[in-house]
Amino acid sequence: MTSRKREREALALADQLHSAAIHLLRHLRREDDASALSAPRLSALSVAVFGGPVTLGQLAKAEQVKPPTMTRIVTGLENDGLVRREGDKRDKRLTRIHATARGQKVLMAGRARRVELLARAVEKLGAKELADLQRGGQLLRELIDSMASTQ
Amino acid sequence: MTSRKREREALALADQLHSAAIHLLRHLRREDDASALSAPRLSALSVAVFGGPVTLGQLAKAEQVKPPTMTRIVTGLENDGLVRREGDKRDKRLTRIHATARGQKVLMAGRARRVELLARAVEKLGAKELADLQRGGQLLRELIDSMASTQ
DNA sequence: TGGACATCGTTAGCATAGCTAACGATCTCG
DNA sequence: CGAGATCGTTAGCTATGCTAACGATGTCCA
Repeated sequence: MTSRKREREALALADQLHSAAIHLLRHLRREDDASALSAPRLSALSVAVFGGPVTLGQLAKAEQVKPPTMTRIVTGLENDGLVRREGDKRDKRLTRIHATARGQKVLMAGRARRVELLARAVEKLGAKELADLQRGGQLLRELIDSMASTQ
Repeated sequence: MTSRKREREALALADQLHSAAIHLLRHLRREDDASALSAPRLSALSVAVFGGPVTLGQLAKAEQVKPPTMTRIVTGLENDGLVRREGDKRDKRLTRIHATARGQKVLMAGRARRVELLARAVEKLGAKELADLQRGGQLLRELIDSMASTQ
């Protein structure tokens, strides 16, 4: 019955979310000029810090990126002293990525700085709006996960 | 009183939205391998189509990008026959960007293809969830706009 | 009116991030 | 032991972002 309308709504919403994501990241990129920690590096470092020692392939998969791309991201992080490469004892093909102490510190600081502008905007919201946005964020996360598993 | 908690919540939410935006865009990028219309081009083309003839500088500002970057994006679109550069009669420093008929067609097709995966995931949501997500999207848009004006 | 300053878009040059193709090293399994 | 699979890297391409510098054009004031 209203499936056409439903389809239109879904497309419009998808479009809006897409556009919002683009503009959000463009804004936040500016915010860490000083930090020298780009979005992909921040995201990968986050996995290394919270996900424990992890292989490069796992990291690439987690970040939805091909191995050569992750090789370079990890090399960048390594040159900055934020992670360490270590060979696996058992399987010598594997490279395990460890976060250094400095990596952990920088992650926290960088994350905060990067999202600071957004966080300040969020703080201005009313309680109801905050709750609504939290709900939306949760739904968005689930949506993205469902896309990932479909793929 | 609960300002500390409030601050923590805002930071966590900002972080979640940041992460969601990164992963969403990484997913959608895959979806238009065939289209050869990247996110920045799609977004700029959209402004040209819906915003009428627009100068390069306006386009750069709208897309939160520096003029040299927009010069190249427009050059790419022009080489694909999607937009046309035209000099302004009055002020010869200005370059007006016009979308071509082909540009309009490709925009619609590209947008749909790019967000198709997301739209299909959205279609599976229940009515309540859809409404919540729409509300979240609206709030997110307002948040981003408020960040833009602050900057 | 003429010259100083401002504005616009481009070019040049650099860094990052994404990809595919190809390779060497290593592991696994028949 | 040898064939094939898996892992990470290298090489090389494209696109996007930036700053610095420049030429062309407008504007404004002395």
